[in-house]
Amino acid sequence: MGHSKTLETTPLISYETLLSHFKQLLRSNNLKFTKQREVILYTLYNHNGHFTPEELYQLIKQENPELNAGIATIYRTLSLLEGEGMVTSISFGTQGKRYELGIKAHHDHIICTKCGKILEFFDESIEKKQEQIAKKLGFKMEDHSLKIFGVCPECQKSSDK
Amino acid sequence: MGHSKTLETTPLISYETLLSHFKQLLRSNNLKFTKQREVILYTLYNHNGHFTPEELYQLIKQENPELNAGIATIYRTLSLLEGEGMVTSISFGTQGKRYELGIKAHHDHIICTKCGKILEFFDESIEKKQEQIAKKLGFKMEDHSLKIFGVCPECQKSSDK
DNA sequence: CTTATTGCAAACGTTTTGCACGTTT
DNA sequence: AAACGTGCAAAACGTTTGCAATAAG
Repeated sequence: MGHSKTLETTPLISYETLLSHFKQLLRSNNLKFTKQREVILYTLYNHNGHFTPEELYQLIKQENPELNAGIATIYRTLSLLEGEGMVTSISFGTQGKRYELGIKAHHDHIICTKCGKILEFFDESIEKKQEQIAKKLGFKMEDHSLKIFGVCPECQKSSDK
Repeated sequence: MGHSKTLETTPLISYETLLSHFKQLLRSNNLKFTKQREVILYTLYNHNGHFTPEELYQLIKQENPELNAGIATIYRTLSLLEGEGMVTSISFGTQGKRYELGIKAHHDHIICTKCGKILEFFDESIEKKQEQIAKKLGFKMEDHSLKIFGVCPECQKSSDK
């Protein structure tokens, strides 16, 4: 039976746990633990939301001016994190991808076409259905992405006047 | 109760009907009916599939060498058609959007992450669920997009060896 | 001391734009 | 004739890459 529920601020594992998981990952791939990588992870942990690399870059520049992290590093680290499954991305038309920490439970997105707000939800029955469909078509399912577009309550109100 | 079915080559309305619909749209917006616009519509009608602007550009160049249609026009026309709801787009990470004629019944996509193949499917119960979710969150739903990613049967085979 | 990572700037591929010219109405 | 559309080339955008200098193991 499918219940669908809304996820507001999704509870996370502790930062320590997350960090040591990251370190472990790096170690087992002969990669190095750098200040930049830590700050990127930390920033994603600390700010709930879906960020473009550029936004993340600005945020980090603002909060860690002394670090002087380049945007190339943001891109490289996001790819790394995504490749390791620690971060997930969601892509809108031409304007690039947005990233969020992937340690939450899997969920889908509903996006306001007026203000860009993103809410998250999860629906068991949709998840199940998707797996059935993939199987029926002979696909080995790896991932999926469901986005609903519409106008959020606030924007509906503000367009009344 | 939701049946989910696969759509192979989806039946279309006649080209005449489509064309006159397009002309009407243009007229009512004080836009002009040009050879380029017709050829773009016609090419989308005639070839089933999901095209990047570049692919469409090449295809048109090949089939209508005398027209000398520029890629800027392809972009402009695809935006126009999408804005009017005659064409829909589907976007993958960084590699841009793919467009298809939007006169088919609504459907979703399953995409092979190895070869890029796109299949279409439709599932009633998922559609319904989405509407319920939007309503519950107070959104006025406008659109949605569901993509399943996985490895298609052919690619599963070829990676066996 | 070795190897990976960084910032920078240049390169890249895709999409958009300004403009003079051409076409549709 | 007026207004819109076109091709072209340049610009803009997001993203990736080569490289010499730097930091981690």
